[in-house]
Amino acid sequence: MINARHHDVLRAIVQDYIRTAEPVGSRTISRKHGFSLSPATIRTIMADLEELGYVAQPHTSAGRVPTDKGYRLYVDSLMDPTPLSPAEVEQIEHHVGPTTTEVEDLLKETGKLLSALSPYVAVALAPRLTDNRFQRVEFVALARDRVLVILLSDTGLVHHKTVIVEESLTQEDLDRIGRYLSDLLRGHTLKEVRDLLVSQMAEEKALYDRLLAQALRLGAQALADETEADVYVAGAARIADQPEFADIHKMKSLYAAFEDKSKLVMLLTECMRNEGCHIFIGSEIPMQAIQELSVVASPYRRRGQILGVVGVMGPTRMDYGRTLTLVETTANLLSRCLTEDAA
Amino acid sequence: MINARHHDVLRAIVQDYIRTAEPVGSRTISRKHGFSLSPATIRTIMADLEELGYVAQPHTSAGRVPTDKGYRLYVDSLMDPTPLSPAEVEQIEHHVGPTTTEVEDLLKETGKLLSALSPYVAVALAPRLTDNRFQRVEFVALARDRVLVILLSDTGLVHHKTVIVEESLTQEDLDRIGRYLSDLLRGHTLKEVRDLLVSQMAEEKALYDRLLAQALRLGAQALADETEADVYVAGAARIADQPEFADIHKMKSLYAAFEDKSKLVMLLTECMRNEGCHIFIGSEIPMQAIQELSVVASPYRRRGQILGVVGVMGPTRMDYGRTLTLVETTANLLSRCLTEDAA
DNA sequence: GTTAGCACTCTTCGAATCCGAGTGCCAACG
DNA sequence: CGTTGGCACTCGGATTCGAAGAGTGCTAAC
Repeated sequence: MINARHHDVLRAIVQDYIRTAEPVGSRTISRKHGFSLSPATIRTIMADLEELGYVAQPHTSAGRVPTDKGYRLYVDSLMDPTPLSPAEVEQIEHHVGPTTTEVEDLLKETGKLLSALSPYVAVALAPRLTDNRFQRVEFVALARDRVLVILLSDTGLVHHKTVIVEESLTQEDLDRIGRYLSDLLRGHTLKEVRDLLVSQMAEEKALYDRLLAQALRLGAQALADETEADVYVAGAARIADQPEFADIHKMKSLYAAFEDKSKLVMLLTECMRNEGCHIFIGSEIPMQAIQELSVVASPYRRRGQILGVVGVMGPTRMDYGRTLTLVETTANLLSRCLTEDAA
Repeated sequence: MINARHHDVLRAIVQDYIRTAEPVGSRTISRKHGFSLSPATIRTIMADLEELGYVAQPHTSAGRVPTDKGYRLYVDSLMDPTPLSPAEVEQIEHHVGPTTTEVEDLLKETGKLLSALSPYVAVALAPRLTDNRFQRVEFVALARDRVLVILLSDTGLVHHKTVIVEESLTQEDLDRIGRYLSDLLRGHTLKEVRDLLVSQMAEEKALYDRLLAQALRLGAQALADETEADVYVAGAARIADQPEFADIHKMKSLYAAFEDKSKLVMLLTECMRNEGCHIFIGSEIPMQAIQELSVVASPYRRRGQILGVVGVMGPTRMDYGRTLTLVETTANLLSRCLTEDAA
């Protein structure tokens, strides 16, 4: 049904279209891509590809444009990853270095880098506290009724939150509470910790140990908020360079989508499932607003544990070969950087 | 030279242009704005205004458009602030409430609100740590060579940073160092603290107290980074609704400007100088990329002390009367919310 | 000082037109 | 049978042209 020549033609169409953003005609294929076939023959092949849903015509008298299905086949079987130039690799190594010990800063830097090295929009999903294992909690008395809670995870993440207490506690009380809770909860994921605290509180309702009660209440409060994961978007303006988004309304809806962080979190969380680069093409994206885009994203790790995701978003007409290596290289370097840092 | 009638006509031009985004002709003024003058008379007045630089013509046979100078006069002398509807006030009070104790979250929420209640882009400048007075520092041992430093300001801001140390310190050492530094530095601004630490270190170069040396070094490291103030931008996509930015290239450069946080920080920092709303109109903005915009921004305070700024950015053709009250109301409510919270 | 009239300018919009790119189909060829 | 050249056809994009409309400045009269 579909043979090697179909593959060759589809590859040529995709690559040409990625380069020019113009529908590809039979003559272009025949001439510029080293086929020893006449345009007429190419046309019959293209008609096959169209019938199978790999390419489409914007209008009757135009060339062919790959469909999402066409890109998918291309990405899965037809393309070869483009290696990065040594200069680019060096640039990545230079920017994604141990410049800072804060993951957030490192991610922002990585985002800027990705959007600088590609003409697309970079995204980075920050580590989610609730996925990590609890290591320690510290309390600091701020004011009469106010306590600063500092949560530390075993991967080195730090999260702080101010909570309000009814009765004032001395710093000594707080230190004791901190030690107690740290010992009680160490090693559990923060999700487990939350449940644990709630169940304990229910159990020991008529708790006679005032301090213990306070401890549980404090811990529960500190974890009460959703701790929605953060997403950083960098180079969003770059999307305006893509000819397919020259229309104001499309641009606007894309920007609006980039600002909808919670949806982006959901999308990128999908990419944390397993190792390696994930590619979503157009309608494959489970997010209405950006189904004209493709996403290439790869998880990053610290000591083997997946923390978050970095990647780029661009038009489906994306240079997948190059972007893939770019994102993978960056994610790996980021992982190395974070792991070394923690060593 | 310029009399009350000139003012009336300019006011009419500005208000009509703000509403319609179309150049305003003499007949429109004469008819719709209750002037008992014929278009011909209006024309002579408009010619005067043009000569004085308050209005301009896009092309010979078009109506008049206000210049930045015209808007300036309008804002300073001609407009009357539009009161908000009770429903809007209620909406503000509902959103800018004591939902959270973290300033960052509150600012993000405020930003969303401002961009929802106006067709413009909201900005919020977060409190800058270095402007605040030092209250306390806490150290937490993380790993062998790693210490978490937590800085508290007297206004209740919290900032944490991980620093790397050469020799491992016990938590007891760290507690002692923390108490020592807290006592030494309390009440100074963080800028002073930074200088103080450096000079102390230089002074006691051959310090025989190992712990004291460590203390100074730790403190200096924690303050080493620039602690660039954060800016939150909300509703950037809204700018696409403005007809003056229907052009892709303009949109792109605006979006790029919104991403350039450091420039925005500089701009908004200008607005922290003194109380009350600040209005920058077009070319008055000391920032090349967004000189087609206007900025309306107002500082917010905690217990009287100015912490940061909230505001909106929109086309120079902005509804200044309404925006002014909106931003001021929001900023005041934010101040009240922060101050109550700290009480 | 104000106004009506008028000639003039300049943009906007739609219709008509042309051009070129590309297709599908068909008949012929090796 | 696969391949190819030829050909009629389609359709979008650019260009041109003209009419319409909005608004101005000027001048003469009130």
